[in-house]
Amino acid sequence: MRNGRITMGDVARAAGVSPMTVSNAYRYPERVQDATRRRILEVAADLGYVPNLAAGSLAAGQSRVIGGAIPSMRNSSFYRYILGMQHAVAEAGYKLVLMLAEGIEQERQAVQTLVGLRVEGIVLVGNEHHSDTASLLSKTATPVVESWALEDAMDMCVGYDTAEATRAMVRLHASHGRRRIALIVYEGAVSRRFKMRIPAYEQQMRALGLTPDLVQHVQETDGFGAGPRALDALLQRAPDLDAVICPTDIIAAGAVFECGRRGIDVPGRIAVSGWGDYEIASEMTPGLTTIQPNAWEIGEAAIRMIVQRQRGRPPAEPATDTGFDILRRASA
Amino acid sequence: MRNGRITMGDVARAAGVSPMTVSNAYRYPERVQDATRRRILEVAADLGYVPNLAAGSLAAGQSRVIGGAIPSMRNSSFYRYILGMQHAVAEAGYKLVLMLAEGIEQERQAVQTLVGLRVEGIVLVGNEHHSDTASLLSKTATPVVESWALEDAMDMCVGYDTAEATRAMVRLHASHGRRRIALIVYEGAVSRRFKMRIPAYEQQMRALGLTPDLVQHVQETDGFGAGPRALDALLQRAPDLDAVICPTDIIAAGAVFECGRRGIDVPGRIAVSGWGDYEIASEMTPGLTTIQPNAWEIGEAAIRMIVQRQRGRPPAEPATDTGFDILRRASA
DNA sequence: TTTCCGGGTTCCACGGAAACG
DNA sequence: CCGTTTCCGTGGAACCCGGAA
Repeated sequence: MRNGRITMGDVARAAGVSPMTVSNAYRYPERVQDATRRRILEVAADLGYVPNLAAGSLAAGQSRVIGGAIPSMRNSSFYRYILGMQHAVAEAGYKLVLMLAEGIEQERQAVQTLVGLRVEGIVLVGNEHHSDTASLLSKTATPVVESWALEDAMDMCVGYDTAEATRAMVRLHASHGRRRIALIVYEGAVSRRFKMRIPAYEQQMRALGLTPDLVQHVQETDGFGAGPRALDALLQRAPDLDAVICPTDIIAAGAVFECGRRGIDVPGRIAVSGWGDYEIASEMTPGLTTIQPNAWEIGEAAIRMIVQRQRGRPPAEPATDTGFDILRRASA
Repeated sequence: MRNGRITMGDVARAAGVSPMTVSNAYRYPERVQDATRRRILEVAADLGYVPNLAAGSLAAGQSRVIGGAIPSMRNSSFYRYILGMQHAVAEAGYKLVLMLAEGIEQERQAVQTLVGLRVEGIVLVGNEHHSDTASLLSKTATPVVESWALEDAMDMCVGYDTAEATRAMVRLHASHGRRRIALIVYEGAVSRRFKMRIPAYEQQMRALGLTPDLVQHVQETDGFGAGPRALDALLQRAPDLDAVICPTDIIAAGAVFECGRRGIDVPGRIAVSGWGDYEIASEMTPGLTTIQPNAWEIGEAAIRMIVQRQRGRPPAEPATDTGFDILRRASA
């Protein structure tokens, strides 16, 4: 008990058993008599003992921990995603530790730490990473799931087809007679995740005989404020604009609020659609028509893929498509 | 290199030095010649080696990791809080790992895991915890900061005076001639954090000669939807309601949207104030008057308190008040 | 129950090179 | 000029806590 830390040996001594019995009491409860086990746990609680996961993982070669590097925790869609992961780890008897990773450099550091912790698997978001990240993960043979993406996976991935979602949204607007349909995308650190929407937009617009000339970029860091700015830019480029496909519900909400200030009727003059089914989408007026991405399922599937891999199951599908829905509300 | 894992010894062999030199190259770069060190790191990168933090923390008795048990990641106020923590850990050369802890039972498990990981400090939210959590932390002598709270701390705490903020908001409404001022509070898992606003409301109302009879409870899990419900309940109780103090901007936004639907003028007939300065507060119309809690500073201070404790500094103040501001916008 | 082992760190001893008398 | 002191980079041994046989 030097340096004040309680060890398994201390617990063993206090409970009058051998250290091995204490270890068994935790890892293989059925190997230890009920009464003995209860006494051990009681003594441990008394002493404030918690098994040292570091020592355990070192000795056993497994940590029962899965790590996630999450780029942003600012919206409710990601929140549902994290809840899905949490559900799946609890079910499998694992623990989930999260690290904040804004941008590929922070992600690289987070992955480095998680690998250092010898987690049994890592969940990333998107498929845009630092080159070191990929090489480190492959060299250490750490199971990785790239979530919210279905292409170019280094290992496994789970998400939905954003190109198809883009096309579906274009078709929805067109089916309501809209012809001057704009697409807003983010630029900056997360650009790649959004850029693939552009060719899908162009292709679908052309297929419908429309001109795909209204692609507008906004900064990802701008939050709500980007909505008004993007709308302003689009209206200057195309006063006859009649539909806007936004990259998130946040942008869409900002755009709708701006329309309110300018006296532009939504959806009368301009239809606005969001993306992500954030909480605000159902609560504001008009309600936002949006893409609903099954965030919870993405999180759950990401964890399950790692757990299955660890259990030696046939690597299953390396890619899981969780699909999406279009939620129709008043804004489009 | 059995079981495919690269160890420090493997790197040492490949670089033609002893394992000790590799260890030094990572932990005390200045002890190793520049050329040697560069060669070692190069070989390590080549092999995909990352020092095993578990082994390191076991041997060194310190992990350079701080853990956070976060109850919710669904709003932008918490997001800024996490960014503040991230900033402070980076500055101090620590790592931050987060675990989701919705409610005191999940928090207990998260704390158990973090203690098992032998993190050097733990950040919690609020001062409402499972009794096991407190006893475990005190018995293991793990530094703890309870953030977003200034009272009843088990160890250290950082936050602002919510009672004073409540009183200030009551005074603001009253100074605009409002007399039928309502207070909405959450009930459920986080209730304690909000309940202390009630006596502050009552006290300030009485001091102003007003009747503090309009306290309304809502479920914390309801998100935006709780706003309309609470407003409805209040209007039934008091048709002459003229001001509402909401527990979050989300509730406030929901209430304002509901007023819009009902044709109630905000702030003409009813003034609405929020709490937390979420992104939506500045972007919606009317903009929300709200309490701005310095979320970033709370996160930063929480980490700094732990780091200072670890560095053996005089325990500084056990409580840090980060203050708050009232942001005046159009809604009140 | 005992013993050994996992991967790394602390502490200290060692040895070569530069600086000094 | 050579022997000695000092400095600094490097390596050896014991040990951290818990798991498996």
